[in-house]
Amino acid sequence: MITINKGEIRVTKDELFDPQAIFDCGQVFRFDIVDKGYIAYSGQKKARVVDNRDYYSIITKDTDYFYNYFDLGTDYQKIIDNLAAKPFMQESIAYAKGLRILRQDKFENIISFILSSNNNIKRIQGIINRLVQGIGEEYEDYKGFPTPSRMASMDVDFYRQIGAGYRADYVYNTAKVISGGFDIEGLTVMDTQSAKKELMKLKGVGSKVADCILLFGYSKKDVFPVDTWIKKVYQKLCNDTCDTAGMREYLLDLYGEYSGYAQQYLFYAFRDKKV
DNA sequence: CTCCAGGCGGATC
DNA sequence: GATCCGCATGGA
Repeated sequence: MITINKGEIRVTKDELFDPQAIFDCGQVFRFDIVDKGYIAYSGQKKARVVDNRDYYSIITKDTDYFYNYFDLGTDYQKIIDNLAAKPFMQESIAYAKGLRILRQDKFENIISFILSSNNNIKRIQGIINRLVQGIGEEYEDYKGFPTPSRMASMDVDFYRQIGAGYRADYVYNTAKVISGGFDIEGLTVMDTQSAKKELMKLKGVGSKVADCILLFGYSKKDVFPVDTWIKKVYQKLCNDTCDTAGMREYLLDLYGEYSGYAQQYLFYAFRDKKV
């Protein structure tokens, strides 16, 4: 059962909701692991997830925002039932059960996944942490993700200094374009392929990064981000390899309307070598 | 030392 | 259109 009170969302433990899977699966880079739970940061907002005996508490001023953020309106049992008979799903879901696809802040998600390319999760988290600590807006006891205009106001050297490497130019340029009027909210109403085409106009956003942004920032499920781990999935499945676009089309067709969820179950399980 | 990590942009054909 | 290559950085 999921209930919203003032300042708290309660999720009973018979629900498909596992903070460990949600935060550890690689979809999000900005959270803290604390005693008895996690702290989630999204855009300018914050929530604390506390593990109680019979239920989880999501403690926040912004209950409506985080109800949506944690995708609490979606029936994950239905998704699991739909995917259960498909390749690698038994093992992957067994490992990733309770995983939910977050509905993340769009700008933060775009910058985060530009930084993710040809990079590893630990380093990505470090870069984002230095970005936020460096120029994020300060609140009572935390900092928010920097706004597009704030990011655009920095020198590109700042992004090199926080460790972005050759991606420094990409995030700088993207921040300038978005703060200059590129309407990332407007993409919400577009179909997936049109939105993808628009996102790929941003420097540093290629096909894979666009798919991640569409999945985690725009809640599009008819995508299949193909990264180094999903290539292993394909290889194991087909005992073969092909170009990235070919893999994506094949896997999209195979996993169907819930491809986005399937991809994340697979990514998490394969990355942690549970399949 | 080399290889790898939630790949991409640009050059070349 | 497809292929190839260089790329910052740090850990294994």
